[in-house]
Amino acid sequence: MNGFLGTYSVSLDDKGRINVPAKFKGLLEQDIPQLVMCVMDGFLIVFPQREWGANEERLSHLNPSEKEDRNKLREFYARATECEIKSGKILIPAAQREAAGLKNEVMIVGMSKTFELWAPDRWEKESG
Amino acid sequence: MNGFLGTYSVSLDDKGRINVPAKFKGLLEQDIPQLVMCVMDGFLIVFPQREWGANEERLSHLNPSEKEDRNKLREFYARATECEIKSGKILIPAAQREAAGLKNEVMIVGMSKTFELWAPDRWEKESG
DNA sequence: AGGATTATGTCGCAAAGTGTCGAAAAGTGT
DNA sequence: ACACTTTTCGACACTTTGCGACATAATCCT
Repeated sequence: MNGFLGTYSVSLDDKGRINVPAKFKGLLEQDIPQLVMCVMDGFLIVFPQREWGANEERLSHLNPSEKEDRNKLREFYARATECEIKSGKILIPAAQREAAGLKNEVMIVGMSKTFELWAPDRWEKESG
Repeated sequence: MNGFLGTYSVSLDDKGRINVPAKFKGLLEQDIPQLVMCVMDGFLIVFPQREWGANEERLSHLNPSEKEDRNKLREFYARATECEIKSGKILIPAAQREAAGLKNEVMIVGMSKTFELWAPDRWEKESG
């Protein structure tokens, strides 16, 4: 497997869940069902448990008494949420849906080790 | 074998698959059946597994927490898709067919380590 | 506790992906 | 040119996946 690749359009069900594309399932289920979902600049990043660990490692070099670094840390931790894959679906909490402007349709965008969730209109703008 | 050479015209079947030219099969089947197909500027580029690895290597120095770099990474990962040769055929997912404007006929263009897929009219313009 | 809101599981249909086979077409050797 | 082999192609049946809908379960609030 080559990590999370590709762009998928999936629908949010009436309860705010998405179906994980089959190609991602393989990657996730070998792993642990836990995920960390993190609000970025208008979209969401999803870290499989393992990658979140690696990310924390990276963040651990930042110095919490430096204002710059502190902001960066806050960016990650403050708006992150733990999720799980259940019955092949991920529930996106209301706050995160809100933050990313997700309505009925969600673009799932592979980024190798992680993947992102975008509202279609924002994705459109981003990807040209 | 000397890598992927030559230009072939093949047809898309009713489900969007192409038959891999016999001359390419040797090269691919010795190898691993996995491929990565990536949308470029109006056409598709197909990386055998091994070559994709080399490409990732090239991307690995980018820092996913830098916005600039992140965009660059996204350009590759988001537009890529994992495929396989199955029964001598490659399924080109609907999104990729769309992106490359593929209809009934596809030009397969050898590029040594990789090969490309073009809609005939676009290829005409490019090579003409 | 009761009712509302949020979360989770399951099922069936429609759409997308896959395997196979035989006929047509292209390529090969004599 | 002819027979023979290989490759390509279309068709069909089958399998898997995505998605909406509904039912059930958990949680929160007053």
